[in-house]
Amino acid sequence: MTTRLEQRRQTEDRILTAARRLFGEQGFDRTTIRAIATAAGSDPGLVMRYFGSKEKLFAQAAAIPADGPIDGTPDQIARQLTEALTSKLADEPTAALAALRAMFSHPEAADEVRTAMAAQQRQVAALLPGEDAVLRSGVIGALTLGLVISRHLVRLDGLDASPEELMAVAGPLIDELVTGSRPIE
Amino acid sequence: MTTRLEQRRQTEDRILTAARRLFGEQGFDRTTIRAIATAAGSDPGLVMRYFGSKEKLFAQAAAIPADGPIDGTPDQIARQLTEALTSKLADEPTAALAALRAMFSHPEAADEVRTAMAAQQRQVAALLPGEDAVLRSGVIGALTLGLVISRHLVRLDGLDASPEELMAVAGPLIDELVTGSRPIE
DNA sequence: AGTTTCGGTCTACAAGCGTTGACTGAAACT
DNA sequence: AGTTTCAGTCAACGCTTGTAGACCGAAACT
Repeated sequence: MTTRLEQRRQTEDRILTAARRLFGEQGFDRTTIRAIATAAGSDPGLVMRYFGSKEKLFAQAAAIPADGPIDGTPDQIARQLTEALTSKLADEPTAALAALRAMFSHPEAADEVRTAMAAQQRQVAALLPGEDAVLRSGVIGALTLGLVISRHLVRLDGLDASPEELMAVAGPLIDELVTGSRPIE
Repeated sequence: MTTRLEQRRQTEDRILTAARRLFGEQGFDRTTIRAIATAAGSDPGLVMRYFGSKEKLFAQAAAIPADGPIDGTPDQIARQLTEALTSKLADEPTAALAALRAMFSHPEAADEVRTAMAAQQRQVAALLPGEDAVLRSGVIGALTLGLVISRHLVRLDGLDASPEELMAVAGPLIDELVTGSRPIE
């Protein structure tokens, strides 16, 4: 037996799940309210009534969960960054993927991603030694973005290895960016 | 005095330039034939007659110019990759930017980019030492993609430095990926 | 000079979109 | 039992889009 409140939550949940998947697969513009409703076994009118507009539905579906705070010595920072990146390479965070894919054609999604990344970059930059801390934390962000996009969105050749294999190559790069050390010639 | 052939070429050129700019700024779906025509001081019907369809116009506007071949010793490879990346960070290659922005919502554009990158990755992987050459060349691709996207498309914080400053940080990473050396502890 | 070609403009159409509002039936309340 | 609420359905709207085709006028040819 299902109460009305349960029913409503279940339907909202099915819609949100379908929206995340479709936004993540096709981006904002190519995903239609009609397609979301169909995928959720529901109806376009209902989607509108529950979420107000396509824009608001997207905002709810593509909210990026914040990473934990970054803190400690450079060594600890490097480990935290590595762990965060590993988990992003491991599973496919559908909400973040929707935001990532949409950011290139949807300015609001771009703001969402930029804000989420800027927060982490500021934390890191404040703790790093050296004059070019801001620049280095920016490159860390670019490397992170590049790896996640290349693996999940573009499916670049050679990036389909296990997260551990990937991090065996990318981990030292992060260490180097954090500590500012130079590679052996 | 302008002959008809000149006139036609000029018009086609204005359309193509406007198309590149708009596709690069807004992506494929949000750029309309009407907007391109207006920006080029022309007419939607003409755009269709000259280029056949929006799809074909995009294919012409977003064709990625191939990089030069990569060859030589690991040291030489690193230098060639660094130079290629520097130039991509310096100016804004509007055609490639259009393809890059569109690739996230337009599967054909994604193929275009993936193909262009795979070609370079294969060249690099074949010349690198070590078992994980394919993986390392993939990470080089991801780093390149991440830097270009972060700078030109996302405008990430801290990435608005000069290409030289950026490469002072990113260059050693490429060296490390190419040579397989480990950073100093 | 007369005819053909063709660059350019304008109008129209069919399809797909987000969104709205009326309607139905069953659960929830009094 | 009677009334209210609300999840779900359906049909329609206004708008924008890519695209097609008719039309005009000047350059190019004979």
